[in-house]
Amino acid sequence: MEPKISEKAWNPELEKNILKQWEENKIYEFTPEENNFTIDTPPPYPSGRPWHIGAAAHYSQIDMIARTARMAGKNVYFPIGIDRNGLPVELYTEKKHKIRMRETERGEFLNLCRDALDDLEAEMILIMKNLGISGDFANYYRTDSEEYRTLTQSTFIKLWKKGEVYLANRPNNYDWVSGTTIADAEIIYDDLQTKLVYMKFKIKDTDQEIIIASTRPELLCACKTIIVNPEDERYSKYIGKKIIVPITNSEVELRTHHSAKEEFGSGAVMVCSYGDQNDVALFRELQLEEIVAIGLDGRMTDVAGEYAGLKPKQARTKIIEDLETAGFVEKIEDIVHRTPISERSKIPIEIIPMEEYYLKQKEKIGKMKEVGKEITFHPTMHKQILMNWLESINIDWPISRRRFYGTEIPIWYCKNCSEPHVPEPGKYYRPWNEKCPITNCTKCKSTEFIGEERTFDTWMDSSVSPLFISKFNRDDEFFKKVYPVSIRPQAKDIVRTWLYYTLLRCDELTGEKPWSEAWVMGYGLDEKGMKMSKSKGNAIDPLPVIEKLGADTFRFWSASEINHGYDFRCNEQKIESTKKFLSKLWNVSRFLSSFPVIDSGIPNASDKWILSELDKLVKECKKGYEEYNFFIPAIAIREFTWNVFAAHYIEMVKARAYGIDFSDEERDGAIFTLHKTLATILKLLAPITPFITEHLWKILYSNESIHQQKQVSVENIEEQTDITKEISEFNSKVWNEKKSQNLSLKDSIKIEIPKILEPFKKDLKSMHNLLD
RNA sequence: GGGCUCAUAGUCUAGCUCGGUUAUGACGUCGCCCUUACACGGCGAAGAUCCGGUGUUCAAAUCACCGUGGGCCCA
Repeated sequence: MEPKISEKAWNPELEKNILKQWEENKIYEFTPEENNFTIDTPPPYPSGRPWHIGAAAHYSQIDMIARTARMAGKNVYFPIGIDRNGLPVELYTEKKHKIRMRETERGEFLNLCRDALDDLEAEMILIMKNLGISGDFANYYRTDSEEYRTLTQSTFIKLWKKGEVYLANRPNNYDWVSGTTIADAEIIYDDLQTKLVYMKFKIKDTDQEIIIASTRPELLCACKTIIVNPEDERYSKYIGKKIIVPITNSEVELRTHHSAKEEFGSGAVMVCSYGDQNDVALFRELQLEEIVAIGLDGRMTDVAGEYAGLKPKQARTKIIEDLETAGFVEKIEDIVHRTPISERSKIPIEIIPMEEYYLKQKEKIGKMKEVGKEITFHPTMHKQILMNWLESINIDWPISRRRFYGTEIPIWYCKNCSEPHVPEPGKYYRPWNEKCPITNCTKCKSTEFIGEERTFDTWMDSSVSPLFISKFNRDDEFFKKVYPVSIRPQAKDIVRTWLYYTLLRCDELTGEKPWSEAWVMGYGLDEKGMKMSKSKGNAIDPLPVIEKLGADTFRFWSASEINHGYDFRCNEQKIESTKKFLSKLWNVSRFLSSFPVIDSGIPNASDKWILSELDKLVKECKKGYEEYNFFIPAIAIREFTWNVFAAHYIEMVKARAYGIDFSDEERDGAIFTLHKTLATILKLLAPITPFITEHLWKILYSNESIHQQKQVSVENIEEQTDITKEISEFNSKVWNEKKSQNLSLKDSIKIEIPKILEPFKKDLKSMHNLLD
């Protein structure tokens, strides 16, 4: 019989057509029932080109979760979203159009951001579709849509009314030239010439003094403590002593802290609010009371005494003179100092405390630990990231950002008495651009309001994704059926943010945990194990790889190379070599396609043996799929298909399947077993490589999609592992013997068959052309 | 700088919980081979002081301690 498959290798071009069929037949459509399996898909962020190849691997695996669940008979809801709020697109837009956010009209800037996002998003959607992601693309959502932002704002309003939000001071990076706070990502560093002043500080009630070197003597008025390294023996006798700060004459304590470096300056460091980021950390850690020495106008405040009103640089010059006059200076060194600079105005930034909104979280940590305990993590070890984070949270969550492209904080302030007014939930508000929805201030009856200009931290948006996809506040019936959702897949680097904030917010809003399972994946690194980045030039663009090799090759690589939960290396050559397995599968199928599919047959010893091995494979795959660990089935299927089924079994039964020197009954036993085995392999592999399995399945077995089949179940056949070993050893022995005698594989040879293989004698004889 | 986490041939990986064979298997490399499913194939070979050190033990890849390196997050 002619094989139904004629091509000699799997052609990835076929994927396009299969994709079209899936789309036309809508085989992944979802309507809510009682027993739903909902995936809280991470909405990827379009931050630039190319998309990270690790992310493509990540989404491939999330799709495997969906397909596994579908074949397990679950009603799968697999939403697709795009995260579009936040800083990266603002920076991307500024660079692309060579403009500055704050010098551009806000509405116009937002439009430019939106266009940039649309472009980047289109490419990501294309990649996701081409990867065979079986999600709901027709209804994909955006976190910057009116609907989504309405949800973010409504949930904020709810929390505001419950008293969960408060205002507090927080140190910000401040660019006083452009008059704005700036994000860490907008800070560049430059080596600037500056003076390192060695100052004499008196130790209280003694005549001794210690030397402290600083580049910021003008901040003496904001000095709250002196630190030295705990190992530094020079100062051990002064620990806990009071030190008199020159000029201001205030008293501070000398303490130890590991961040003080013995070799820098004198080894003793003055800690001021705020000279640098380390000061910020120390003020928080040591719970020091901050002093605001520099104002929003970039000038010294009243606490600076006679230096008030001067710019820090002027104040520095003056205070150095005064210190010298008063004899407080030991020496002055000219040094080059790595200074944080605003990317936009190129001046050194100042760190200034400013009022920001905070969402309470400290008092919820205990509750979050309880919720965390109830959630099953895949793999288990990554629960530790959450638990460790919960242990180390020591401040509430600052949720406001002085940025443009984000969900607006829905507050209007009374122009007269500054009373904040929060509108009713259920609508999307843009306070910077809209009139206050109320007409009179509830406190002073004034009619004029100022809209809040700030936006939310993006995690305020993303942390309600389970609520958005389950139509919280929008469709109660749908919500009831879908929430809590089933599983949250995500990467391990955002456990502390996305995963944690989702737990916090969903618990606050619904009193229920958002999902029962969390699936945490590792991080994609380059082939040397280094982080990929555009600047290092080691980033791999996934799109050409997928276009060249096909989605299934990429997906099988992802499954077989990435041990679940661990970081993984991306290597193009290795991805390419994965394609060989698909070719093997293709050719096994091509061979089988020359035999009719028959419903039953009487298996002989060889058939029973391979069926027992097959059952063992099913068992192992089931174990992997239950944990959504695709590494296990991928490796097991490849091993079985290539090294057991194709290498030994097919060779053993080839002649029997052709019916040469065998009875019809013996022949049918082989054909039946061959097809049963292949059909099982295809189903087991379907979640991992959906295209090739679909193609082969339809040619060989059914008009109905393989993705609408139920996964095969374990039959609990007794294992014959020892037989497998004997067979492969015997076959090796024959092949080696023929090789050493310079015989062709089809030549006859006389070799004794071991006793244990007696039941397989006829098949082995025909396979090797053995003489009696 | 701090916390967490990982470490087995060039690469991925089994074994480690509960110490005891010659340390699994695959990719890649090299050699030979067209054998009617497949040269994107078959057969075979080489390749690992199990990151380093110290300890416990008759015995350590496996247990303990101290380092080193990578990654992630925070600063």
